Amino acid sequence: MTPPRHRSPSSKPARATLSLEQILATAVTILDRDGIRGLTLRGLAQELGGGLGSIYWYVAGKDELLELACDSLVGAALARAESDPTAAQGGGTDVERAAADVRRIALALFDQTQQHPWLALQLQVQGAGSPNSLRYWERIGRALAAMGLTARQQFDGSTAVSGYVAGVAAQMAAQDLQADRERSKPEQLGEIVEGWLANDPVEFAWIHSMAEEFRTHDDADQFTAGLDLLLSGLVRQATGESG
Amino acid sequence: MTPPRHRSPSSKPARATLSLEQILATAVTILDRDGIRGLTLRGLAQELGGGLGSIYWYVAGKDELLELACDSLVGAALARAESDPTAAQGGGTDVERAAADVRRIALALFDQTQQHPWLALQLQVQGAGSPNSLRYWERIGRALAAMGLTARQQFDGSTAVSGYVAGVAAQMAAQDLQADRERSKPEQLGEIVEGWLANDPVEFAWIHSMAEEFRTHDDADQFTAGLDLLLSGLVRQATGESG
DNA sequence: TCGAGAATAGAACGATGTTCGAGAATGTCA
DNA sequence: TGACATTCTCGAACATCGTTCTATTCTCGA
Repeated sequence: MTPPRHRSPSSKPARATLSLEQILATAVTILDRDGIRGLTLRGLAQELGGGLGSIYWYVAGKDELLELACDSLVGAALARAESDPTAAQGGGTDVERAAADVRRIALALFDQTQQHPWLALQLQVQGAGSPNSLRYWERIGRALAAMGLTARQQFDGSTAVSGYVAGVAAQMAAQDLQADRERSKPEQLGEIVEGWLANDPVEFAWIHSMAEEFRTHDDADQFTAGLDLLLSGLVRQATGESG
Repeated sequence: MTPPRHRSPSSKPARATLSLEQILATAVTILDRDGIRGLTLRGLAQELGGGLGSIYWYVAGKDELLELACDSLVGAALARAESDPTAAQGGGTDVERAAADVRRIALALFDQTQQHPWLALQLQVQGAGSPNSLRYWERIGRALAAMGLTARQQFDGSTAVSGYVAGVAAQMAAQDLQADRERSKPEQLGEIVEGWLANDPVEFAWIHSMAEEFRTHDDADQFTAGLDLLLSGLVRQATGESG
């Protein structure tokens, strides 16, 4: 990865060679391991084997570092959605195909937030300003346009979908984050459920009734179920069915 | 508000009398004005007219302070939803009345995030562990149960709704936050649109086509439109219509 | 060979969250 | 009333972080 460096025979301290890609990759590694708070510029510099000040030559500050790391992962998810084999399938009506497009893109981003627990929250922090976030929004919007929706329906629907994705993903990440890692999935879910059951069983009767449902649930299925609710509403708007 | 205090005639420095409610109220004021980053414990102590260390007697740290402030606002929104005059209306079927319940609660929380721009993001950070967040979730879940949905549908639907609310609210808050205040609403929207139009007009053709739509949009209407998409999907699940 | 720009390095600064112990106010009991 | 414990206040001190600044090293072309 790093270009060959002829180390001087004297005992001068080694000099690191950095690049923006390397910095972002290492930052993502630390973020996945220690979370947003665990990422410090000193820790990053140490992990890179370089000095603290050097990072500022590539990046304006921690905020921009987070933005770029976030944007790179959104871009990767977008590229993965592009090369999805299900993208080539052309069955169904135009509306159904467009809805499947939205579904595929949304799922690709959700998968990325599952692999990087800090990503969803950071997406909310920085908004939709970064280049790949705009591309993501553009692609969802085009699919809604292909469904034949009103301009207003396209606009409202696109923000509804992107808001749902980031919102549910962030919610799940927060839930999974407070659970103890280094533990099996059922154990983690059990921990969280115990926290619920500790509350008043009559005031929180419904939550209590959901305990078993939560123990056997899967984040991806849950996400897809809610997404399909939105999509069915959009499809119905497109096909002009009455309520 | 503060109990009468006989100030000693000598020149001893005045001693402040605090309370948790007062601390939270002042914290919310600062948060509304300066955002989460603008809230510092020193600034809070100064605004309270007290010492820095005193805050730690009432609160374990900044995280808990944020949690409590957040929870108090969720509780206020919930109480407001309870006393909503539309709650007493009993028209329509059971399913329609339950859907209206969900709508009313979701809108109450959304209104609160509009008045406190930092709230939505903080809701995402701390997850659904705080007491009033649980109550909020419980109330949505009960309404979905009243619609006659499956346990799984109740579970998936409740997280879909709560995730949508927090997600869209956080997205809108991030958007409004990066715009310059001290400026009229149309001017702010114009600023944001200009940022979009600065991008490539062919790669981002759809976003360009949404410029006019965005200039004339209203956050509350946009939020309601997406929420109704979700609700219509839930109602259709409850009434057992086929896709 | 030399000089200008690219890139690295780390000390120093200011701000922040948190800890800690001393002290003042308040209430209690003999 | 006086002594004691508890509750509450206060700010110095500490550790850490993001950022700035400047000196230094490396690279490459003239």
